[in-house]
Amino acid sequence: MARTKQYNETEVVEKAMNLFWKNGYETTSMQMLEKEMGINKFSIYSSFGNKHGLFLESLKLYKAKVSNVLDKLKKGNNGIEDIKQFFYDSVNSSFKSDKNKGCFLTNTYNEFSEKEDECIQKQMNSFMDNLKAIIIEKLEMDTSKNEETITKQANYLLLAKHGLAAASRVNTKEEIEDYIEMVFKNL
Amino acid sequence: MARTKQYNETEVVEKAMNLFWKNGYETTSMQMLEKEMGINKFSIYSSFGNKHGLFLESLKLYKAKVSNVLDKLKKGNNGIEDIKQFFYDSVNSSFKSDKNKGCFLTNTYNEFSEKEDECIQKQMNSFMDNLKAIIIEKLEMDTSKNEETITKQANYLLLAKHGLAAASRVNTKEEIEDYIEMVFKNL
DNA sequence: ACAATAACTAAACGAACGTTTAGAAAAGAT
DNA sequence: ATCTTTTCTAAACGTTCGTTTAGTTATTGT
Repeated sequence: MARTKQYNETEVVEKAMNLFWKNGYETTSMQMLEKEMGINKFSIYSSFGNKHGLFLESLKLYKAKVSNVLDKLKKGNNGIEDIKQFFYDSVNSSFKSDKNKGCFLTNTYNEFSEKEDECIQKQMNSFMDNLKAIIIEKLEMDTSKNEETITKQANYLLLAKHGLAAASRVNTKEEIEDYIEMVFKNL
Repeated sequence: MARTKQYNETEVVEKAMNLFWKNGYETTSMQMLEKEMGINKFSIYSSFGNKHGLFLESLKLYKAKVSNVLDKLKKGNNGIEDIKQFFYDSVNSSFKSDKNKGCFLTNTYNEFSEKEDECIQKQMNSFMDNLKAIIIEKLEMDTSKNEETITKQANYLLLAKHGLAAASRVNTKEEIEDYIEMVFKNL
């Protein structure tokens, strides 16, 4: 037939994801993406349609990457202790890479909170709702708690997780671990 | 001499501040500022130099506006209870305006955390350092606490405040008040 | 070997960005 | 009333943005 692609799509999406993760959507330009992904603008457009499509693909990849730590939480049988471990796992997977970039999903949530982007809002909400459901599930393992307490604690933990992700961009690992310990002290 | 200005500089800065507050620095264009401030680009440039100068002026105005709630915290004599009230005051002054825009300083802190802008970094750090010092001062009112506990609790409260500001952009007032109650439950 | 087809390169597109500038309008001083 | 000085209007500046397109290169099936 014809010539074959000289790049692996999943590989270049990963590079794009890291750039979006570090800089956000608006600040990341096609020029930067070209350089980072190592392929031409034409190739980006033919593979992903446009910048927005590439961003959605990056989000999808990120979700896939964090799904294992989320699965671990889902499978746990130790209630609150599982949630605490999930907090630690989230932070550690963020710190694995060279620079503090926080959580890609939370960064996106913040950047797009005032914009009207249905695709991205939907991706965000589905993830958050899923996380909330899992957290409630874990909290319900302690059968002594009533429904109101569980709702309150779930909301608290979701906000704490959100704040943790936002703060992990600018704070040290020690400060963040102290924070996690304090968060769960109150439960 | 000559013609007089047809606008009040403080008034137009306030309008600019609200726009920056809502949209962030990059997303707010000169065209939007023109419209919102009700004056021409020429007037903006002659009064504030450039977009960056106008942003700094907006930050300064915001700091002045929150200084009274910060002063209230500084003057308090009830230790942790003052800090808790400060959290409530911060949230309520954010919710006074029509839409959840969070804390302008925290939004800026997040947007500029990966950029290299000495002026803005300096403004941010001075504010954060000041807040941390005040919080430590309040915590020290409980003389039974040792230094290590105070440091840990201060870091915890700073992150909690940061997270609160970030979350207040997307969460309801009820969720946020539940969050504050939980943060201070065991301190 | 050759034709067909897809992937690549690089230049250009219009639009929007922050910023500047030339000229018209207006108000105080003489 | 006129001159001077400053504000204001509006058009244009050079860049950069995301996106497209014409033309070249390479690879596969026959």
